[in-house]
Amino acid sequence: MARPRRTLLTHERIVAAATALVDAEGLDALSTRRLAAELGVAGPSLYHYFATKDELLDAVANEVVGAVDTSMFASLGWSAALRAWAHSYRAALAAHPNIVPYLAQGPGRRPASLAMADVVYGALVKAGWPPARATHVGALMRYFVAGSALGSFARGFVEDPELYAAHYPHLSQAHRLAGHQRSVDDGAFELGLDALLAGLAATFETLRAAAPAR
Amino acid sequence: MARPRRTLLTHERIVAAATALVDAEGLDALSTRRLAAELGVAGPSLYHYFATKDELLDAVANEVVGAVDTSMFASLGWSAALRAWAHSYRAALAAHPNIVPYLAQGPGRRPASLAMADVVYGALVKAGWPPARATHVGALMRYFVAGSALGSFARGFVEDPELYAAHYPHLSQAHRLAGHQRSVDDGAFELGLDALLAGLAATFETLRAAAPAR
DNA sequence: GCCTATAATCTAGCGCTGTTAGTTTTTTGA
DNA sequence: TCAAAAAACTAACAGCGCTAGATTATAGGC
Repeated sequence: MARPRRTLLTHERIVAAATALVDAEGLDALSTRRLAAELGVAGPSLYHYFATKDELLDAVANEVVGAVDTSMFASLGWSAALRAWAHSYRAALAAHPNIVPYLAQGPGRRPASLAMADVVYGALVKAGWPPARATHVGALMRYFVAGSALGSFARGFVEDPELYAAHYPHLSQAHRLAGHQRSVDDGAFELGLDALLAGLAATFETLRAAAPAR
Repeated sequence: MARPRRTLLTHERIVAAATALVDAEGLDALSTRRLAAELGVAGPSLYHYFATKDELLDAVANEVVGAVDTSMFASLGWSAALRAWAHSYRAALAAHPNIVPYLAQGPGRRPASLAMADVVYGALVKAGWPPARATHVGALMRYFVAGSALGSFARGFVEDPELYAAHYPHLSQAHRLAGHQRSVDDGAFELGLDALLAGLAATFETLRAAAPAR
């Protein structure tokens, strides 16, 4: 049982199995031995394909980010494109919530993150945003989307009303949040996105008025 | 060397040492044995004060969130209060960036998070926001602040221009970001906060016009 | 058609981790 | 004064990421 007649592993198979395991049981469940077992293989065999566990996690994160659609920047105005992109971005993260904490710690050197940043930045500059401001807009959108995908706001609340009544005078209805987690998170995201884009549109107009056209 | 004449540990001392260790060397450096050594004690002694490592981390996170100032909600209008609170909130997280990934995964049952949510929600409702919307506003602010504190946007970029020129046409100047990490992150936060608050003010007016006063 | 080099897996094992069990000694309270 | 509780200890377990070295199948050159 040393070298098999047909190769047992590929990068793709490992990344797919790792993604499935993290999705199903969380980041902590992903150990090299456990993942290897899932693939019908001994633990250290994975090191033939990835130098470290982090490198493997980066590959998983890269695939997740790679699923974000950025094609709208070619056809829509910057504001509409930003809105559609934010939705796609959030959906991609929400599809794999358990790797978000890992992924969100920095765009890192992940090619998919860099490619995304490139498209967004390029489109904003082309639309007339000053380069420095375009960088800020890209960053702030990432803050908002990553923050919203990171942890449900509503999830923290527990169904026991007694717990809140005593110490938190205004949170008397908070136990209801536990049952509406999804709609609270969605509503907050939509409200925030609307506000953000409306505010950016106003900023953009001010900028254009101050230093018109090119 | 069994029970000492004077108690060696307290909750406070442990939390303080854990915070210092995480701040100085990162989340991964915090192991029970390492922390215990720092306190001049054997590893398992910590379990007299905290049932699990997560409980200890929650205590650290709770202290960090407890440092956020919410007093402005008593004196300022909702918009100005939200702005000042966001700054305090971000500063509190930025002071301990290494626990942010842990902290951000949900408000959890941490008393400090619940107290903060209580004040914000109460102030917004009192200012005239409909309760459901007030919840959304609190959530979206958390998304933005946590997202901005989670990982520097600029940190991911590397100082080697060659790396970008080839594959990312618009990122040719991206290597400059590495040198201006702080100002990029600050600029993005301020721009986003301005946009968010301007947008929310417009939403608020619309809401008041539709269902005026009370 | 063999022989060598390389590729893909294995087993064994290191030092670390969070945590439990059970022991020891000191202090506290009746 | 004696028992109970408190606060530390040591020893140990299973699992972790990862390395080293052995093993065996395939591929390429003559």
